[in-house]
Amino acid sequence: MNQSLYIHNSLTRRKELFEPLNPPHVGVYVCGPTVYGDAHLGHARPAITFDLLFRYLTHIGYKVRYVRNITDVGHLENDADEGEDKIEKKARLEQLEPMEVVQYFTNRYHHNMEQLNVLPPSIEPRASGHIIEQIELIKKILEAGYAYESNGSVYFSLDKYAKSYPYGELSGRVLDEQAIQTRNLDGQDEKRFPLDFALWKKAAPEHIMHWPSPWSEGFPGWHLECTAMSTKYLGDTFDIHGGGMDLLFPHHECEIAQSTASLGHESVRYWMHNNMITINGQKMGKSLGNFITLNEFFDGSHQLLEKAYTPMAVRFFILQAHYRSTVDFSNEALQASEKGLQRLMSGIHLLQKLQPSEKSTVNIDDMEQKCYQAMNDDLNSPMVIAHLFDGLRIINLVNDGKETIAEVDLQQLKKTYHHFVFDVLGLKDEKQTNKQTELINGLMNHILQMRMQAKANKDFVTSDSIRHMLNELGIEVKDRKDGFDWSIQD
RNA sequence: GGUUUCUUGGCCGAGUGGCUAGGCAGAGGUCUGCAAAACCUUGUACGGCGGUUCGAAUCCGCCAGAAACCUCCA
Repeated sequence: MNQSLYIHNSLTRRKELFEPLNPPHVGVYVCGPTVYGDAHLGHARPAITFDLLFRYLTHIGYKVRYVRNITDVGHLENDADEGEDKIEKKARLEQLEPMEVVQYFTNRYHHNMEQLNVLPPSIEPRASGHIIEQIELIKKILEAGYAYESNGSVYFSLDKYAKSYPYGELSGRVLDEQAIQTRNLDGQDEKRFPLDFALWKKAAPEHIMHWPSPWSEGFPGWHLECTAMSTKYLGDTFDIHGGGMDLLFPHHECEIAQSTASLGHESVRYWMHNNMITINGQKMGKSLGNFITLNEFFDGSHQLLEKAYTPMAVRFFILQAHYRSTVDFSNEALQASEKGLQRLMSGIHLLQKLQPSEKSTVNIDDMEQKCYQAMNDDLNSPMVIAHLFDGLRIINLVNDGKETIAEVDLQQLKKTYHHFVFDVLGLKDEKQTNKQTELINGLMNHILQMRMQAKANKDFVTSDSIRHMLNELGIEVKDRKDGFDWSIQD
């Protein structure tokens, strides 16, 4: 709070002090999913990364407008300008309306996000709902002279653009001089220059999704939607644009070109990119066929999974790595996260029961500070988690009576855990408390009190038979020095 | 081939020019009628070879290996 947030800007490749354009307002745009299939573990990464950003910015007092789009048109299968639209293909295969496909997978995506405790964005625009804005944007680029019409389609003129503005800064790519000067020998091609990308495509007769435009009945290019929608909702210049690293090129490079060509300046002040999730060292991706959907994680149905993993275990697993590192999936790593999370949560339960003393023998003053420092250092969630585990030791030592904590420190400790575990990291306690569980808790309390009584009377036959009976029901009983714990076995 | 990046202890995974990351597993201990759990303690690692430096795992160079992007993919 009293320090400044630094974030890594992909454009400059260094950490920069984050200074919003119009404080306390912050505008964030993140590339969302193309909804033609279930979300997999890879989709969880940007969702959680930018959820962390959203939560943290909000926590430190900014008013954040978080825009995350749904791509429901224009994302073609092949290179930027060829092949079938992904949504259409799915619709054709399933004999559904394209919008049925979109709605179905959007609903499922939302459900997965809710399970992962990913907050909904402030605005979730769809590409198909912004055709007019995209057409207007194309007009502007045409007026500026950086696009041309060809047989009903409109292409971005990259060679011309590259002569006026630097191109390739984000991805570190340089347009090859020779490639620019070489005429494309293929006369059939509508493009003047091979790297030109489509802004508008004339629809083939069998194409289902198409809209009228000044150039043809057709549909917008994929890169266009993000430029049109981000500037519509966040302004011609806005603070943060995020997405997966695989979108750096060409998608985000094209976005920069589009907004610069139409406005004369770049729109985005800070670019942030999350790294990939790998499986056996290789990117988890649809084209590689090695992805595991979130639903499969949650029910354990994928053959690579040894068991089901809860949404919070998946979230914690992702947060235990820094967002710009690759993270390799394995059952071992996930189970380690699962156990660590359980320990963290039981520590937090314990924290609520701690009794304050006259004075503290523990120093927790700097723990809160360290957590903020870690977050301020480019959202270093693994470091925050490490500090939270350090704090667990304090909690346990106080609980064991080996250390004491004063009321004021106890309150601060509780506040710190609440802020970072629940508000910022967005973890939640998966043991739900509803009427049913309250009832069970009450019953268990009575039963185990009776068992305690039996134990106190050295009536171990009774106490063991109660424990045995509960075990039969799948309830594990753990004796403690001054009481008991119990848990329902999975 | 080009662009970008990575290589840390049994596994995962932070970080830094000199001071213990953390988690999981393992080991020892405490507690305990038994059991289980829990808790406490414990690890001195940084791909190889050079260089800069009083000092580098951290900076530079070379080598080896890996990945992502260069076609759609978060």
